[in-house]
Amino acid sequence: MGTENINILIADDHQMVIDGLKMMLDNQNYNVISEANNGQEAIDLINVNPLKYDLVLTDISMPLLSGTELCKMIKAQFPHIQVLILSMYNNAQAVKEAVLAEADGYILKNSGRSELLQALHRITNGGTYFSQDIVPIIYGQYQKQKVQDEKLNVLSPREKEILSLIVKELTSEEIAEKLFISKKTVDNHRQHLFVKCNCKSTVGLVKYAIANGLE
Amino acid sequence: MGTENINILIADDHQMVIDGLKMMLDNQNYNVISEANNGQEAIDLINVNPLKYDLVLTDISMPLLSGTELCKMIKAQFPHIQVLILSMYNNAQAVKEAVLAEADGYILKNSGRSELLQALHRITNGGTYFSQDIVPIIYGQYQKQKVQDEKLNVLSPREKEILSLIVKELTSEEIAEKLFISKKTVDNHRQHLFVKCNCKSTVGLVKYAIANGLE
DNA sequence: TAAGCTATAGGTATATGTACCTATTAAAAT
DNA sequence: ATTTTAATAGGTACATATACCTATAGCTTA
Repeated sequence: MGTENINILIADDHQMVIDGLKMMLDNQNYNVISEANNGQEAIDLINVNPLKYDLVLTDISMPLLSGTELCKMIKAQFPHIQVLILSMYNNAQAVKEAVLAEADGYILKNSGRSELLQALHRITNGGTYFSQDIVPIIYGQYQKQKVQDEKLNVLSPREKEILSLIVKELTSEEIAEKLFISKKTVDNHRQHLFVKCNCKSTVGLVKYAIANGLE
Repeated sequence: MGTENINILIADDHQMVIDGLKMMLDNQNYNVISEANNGQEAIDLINVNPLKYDLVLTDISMPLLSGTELCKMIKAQFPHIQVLILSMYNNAQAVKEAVLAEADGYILKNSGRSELLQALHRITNGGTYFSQDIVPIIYGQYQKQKVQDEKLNVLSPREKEILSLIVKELTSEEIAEKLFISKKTVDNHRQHLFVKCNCKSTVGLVKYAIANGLE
C-alpha cells in the first residue's frame, strides 16, 4: 500500500485550471479521479459513489452551483469528504461564506504549487488551511461566534452549570442532589435564569441554551 | 393574554415595501419589532438579541447580504427563528437557493395580503409555505430536507401542531384555548409525544423539536 | 368485520415548577 | 468602607405537568 492515496475530485469551470491542478498534483500521493465543470456536476458525481472521494478541490464561482454551496452540501451529506476552496478573490464575503460552509481550507488561485501542497497536507492530516493574507478576515467572522458565547457569559458559572443540567432533563430535585445543594437553591437559580434569559418557563431556557451553544 | 404574539423582523432595501408589509400585518397578532435595509443589518440586529425574534420576513435581493444568505446564517446560528422569503422572481434558481437555505417559506411580492397571512400562519404553526406555482420547482431539491422531516412524520399532524406550540412556550391550558380543545386532550397528546420522542419531560420534547427542525 | 390509530375528554393523584418573600455568607467591585 | 453580586436556603401559595386509568367516535387498513 505504501503511503495511502488521497482520492480527489476537482470542480472548476475552466478546464485549464483543472489541467493545471492535475499537473501540480502529479507524482504526489494524490489521485485526481474525477473532474466537474460546476458544482452540480460535482455533487452528482459524489452522489453516485460518495465513499470514492476523500477530498474535493473546488473553485468558488461556478455556474449552477457555487463552490460554497457545493461545500455546504458535501458537509451536510458526506461529512467524511474534505473540501479545499480555491478562489480568485480574497474579499471578506467570500471567505466568510467559505467559513460558514465549513470548508476545511481556502486558498487563492495565485497561490503557488507549494502552498497548494501544503494546504492539502494540512487538511488530509485533519487540520485546516487558510491563506495567510485572509486570516485577518476570518477574525472578523470570529467575533460573531463570540457574541453568542458572551451571551452565555452573563450567566454565572453556577447558573450555566444548572442550566446545563436542566437541558439534560434533570428535575430541580435531581440537580440539587447532584450538586449537594437544596432544591430551593436550584429553583432560585432557575428564577434568575428566567430573568437573564428573558423567558418565562423551562422551555424557554432550553431554547436559549441550544441557541447559545450550551449543550 | 389572548393569542400569543409573533415578533417579526423585516428586511428589505425598499422602505416602501417594509411600510406596506407593516400595514398588512397591522391588527394581527404579529409585531414588527425591527426593520433592516439589508441582510447584514438584519443579522446584526438579530445578533444583539436572538431570542427577541420569532420570524424574519426578508427580501431576496439586497445589498451586502442577500436574503438567502441571511436565511442560511439564521438557520445555522439561530434555528429557532423562522424565515419567510419574499421574492420578485419565481425562477428555479432562486427557489432552489431558498430551499437549500432552509427557508420556511417563499412567496412572491405580488402575493396578496391573504397569501402573506396564510404563509405566516402555516409557518408559525410549524409548517412551511411555498407559493403554489413554484411547488413543482421545489420537488427536485426536496430530498435533503426529507431526511429530517421523516423523523417528524412519525408524529401525527395534531401532535406536530401541539409540539410546535409547546416549543413556543405555551402551557397546556393556553394550547387548549388556542385549538379549542380540552386541556386534558393536550396533556394526552403530550404523553404520546413523550413515547414517540423517547423522552420523559417537556425539556426532551423541545430538544427533539429543535433537533428535527420543527420550530 | 376486526384491529389499529387519531383525536377527543374525563377522573384521580402526585410531582414538579413557578411566583413571590426574606435572609445569610463570602467574594468582588467601587 | 460600602455596595453589589453570587450562592446559599428557607417559607408559602399556586400553577402546571406528569402518570396512571377509562372511554368514545371516526377513519384506515388488514
